[in-house]
Amino acid sequence: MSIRLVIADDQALVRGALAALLGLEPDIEVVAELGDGTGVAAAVVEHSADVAMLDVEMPGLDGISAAAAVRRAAPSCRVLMVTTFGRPGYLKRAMQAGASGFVVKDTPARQLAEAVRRVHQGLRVVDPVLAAESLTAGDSPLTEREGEVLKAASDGGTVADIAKSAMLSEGTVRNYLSAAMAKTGGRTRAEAVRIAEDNGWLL
Amino acid sequence: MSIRLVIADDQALVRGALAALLGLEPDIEVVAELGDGTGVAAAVVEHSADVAMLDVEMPGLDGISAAAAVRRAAPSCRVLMVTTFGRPGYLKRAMQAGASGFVVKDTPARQLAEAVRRVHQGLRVVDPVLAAESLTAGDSPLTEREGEVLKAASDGGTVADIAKSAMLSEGTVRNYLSAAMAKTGGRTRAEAVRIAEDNGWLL
DNA sequence: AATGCGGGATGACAAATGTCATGGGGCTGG
DNA sequence: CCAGCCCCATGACATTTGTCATCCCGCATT
Repeated sequence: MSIRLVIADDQALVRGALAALLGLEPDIEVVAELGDGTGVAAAVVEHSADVAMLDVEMPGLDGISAAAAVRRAAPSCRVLMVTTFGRPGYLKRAMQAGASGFVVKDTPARQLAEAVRRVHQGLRVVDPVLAAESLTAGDSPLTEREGEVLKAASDGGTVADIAKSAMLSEGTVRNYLSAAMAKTGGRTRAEAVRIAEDNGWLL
Repeated sequence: MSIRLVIADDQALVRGALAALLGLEPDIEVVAELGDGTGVAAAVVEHSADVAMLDVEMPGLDGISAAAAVRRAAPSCRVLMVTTFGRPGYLKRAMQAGASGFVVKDTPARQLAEAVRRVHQGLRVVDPVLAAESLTAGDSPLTEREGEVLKAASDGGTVADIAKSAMLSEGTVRNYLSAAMAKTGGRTRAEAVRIAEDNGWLL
C-alpha cells in the first residue's frame, strides 16, 4: 500500500514539479496539492493522508502553524517541512509544532523520496548541517514584545509608525528596539532585523 | 529531434524536480543541471543546448549576467528566465540581457514545458501580469551610484560602513541615500531599500 | 515577604541620520 | 559653447535614533 502524500507550497511551479517527481515513486501517491497553509489540515483529513509536505514560507497560514493544525486534526499523519532558507529557529519551532522532518530545498532531489519514507515510518529526518547550526544558534533571545516590535520594524517604518501599529509609546518602542539590538548584536535597527530574520526569530 | 535543455537553479530540490518534470516530456531532453551561474555558458556550448532555463537569484554569477554570457557564447541558444519573485525590474533587465522568456515560479507547472517549446521556436514568453506591472513600474529611477550606495546599505550597516565600502565621503553617502529615498518615495533608508528590492532595482 | 523579570512608560542626552545649499569637475546634446 | 546632468564633496542644520537611568505594575519563584 502506497504512502498517501499531501503537498503544500506557494510556488505552483515548485509544487507541481515536486508532485511530479514524487509521483514517479511506486510507493508514493500524491493525493492533494495546496497553494497555502489554510486548507492543509482539512485536506489531510479528507484524503486520510499519511504524510504532509509543507513549505515554511506560505501566504495565509504559515507552514509551522499548518503543521500544528495537521497534528491536531490527524495525529497519525506525519509532517515533513521543506524550506528555502535554513533558518535555525525554524527547525526548532517546527519540531515543537510536531513536525517529524525538516529539509532545505537545496538537498539532492533523490533524498526527498527517501525522507518521505523515513518520516512515514515514524523516523525523524533532519538536515545534519542545519541541526548542528541549530545547536549553536539556540533559541531566540528576544522577548515576545521585543520580537513583535522588531517584526513591526522590519518593513522600514519609523518609530512613530511602529508605535502606532503596536499601540505603544514611542519611547517604549525605542527601548525594545534597543534591547533587541543588544541581544542580536546588531549595531543598527536594520541590522538587528536582518540578524533576527536570518535566524528565524521573527516567525 | 528533441529540445536540448540546460537547467540552472541554486536549490537542488527545485532543480531536480524541474528536471524530472521536464524530462517526462517526449520532446525535451535535459542535458545538464547546474547549481550556479558560473558554468552555464560553458555547459550550453559543451552540450550544444537549444534552451537554457535560468533562475535569477543564484550564488556566484546571477541569472541575468549568466543569460548575457549564454547569448555571447551561443547566440543560437534561447534563454528562459525562471524566478521566485516577480520583480518588474528583473524582467526588463533580463530582456535587455537577451532572454527570450520570463516566468515566475508560481505559474502552473503545465505551462512550463509549453514555455520551453515556445522559446525554442523563437517566440517570446512573458508572464502577462508581470509585463503589465513592468510597464507601470518602469525603469529604475536610481542613478548608478545611488543604486550602489543603496545596495551597500541593504544589509543594515551604518553610514560610516557604507562610506568605507564605497570609498566615498560620509556626507556624499548621506546625499545619495537622501536622493534614493526621495526617488523611491521611502521615508526611511530601510524603506527605500525595501522598495528598491521589491522593484528589482538592486540587481 | 522578598526577589527577579517582563511589560509599559518618561525624560534627558549623545550620536546618527536626513535635508539643504553650495561648489567644482566631467560628459553630452543642442 | 552652453545648458543640463551626474558624480563627488563640504558644511550646517533639524530630526530621528539609540542609550541610560528611573519609575510603576503584575506575576512567578524562593
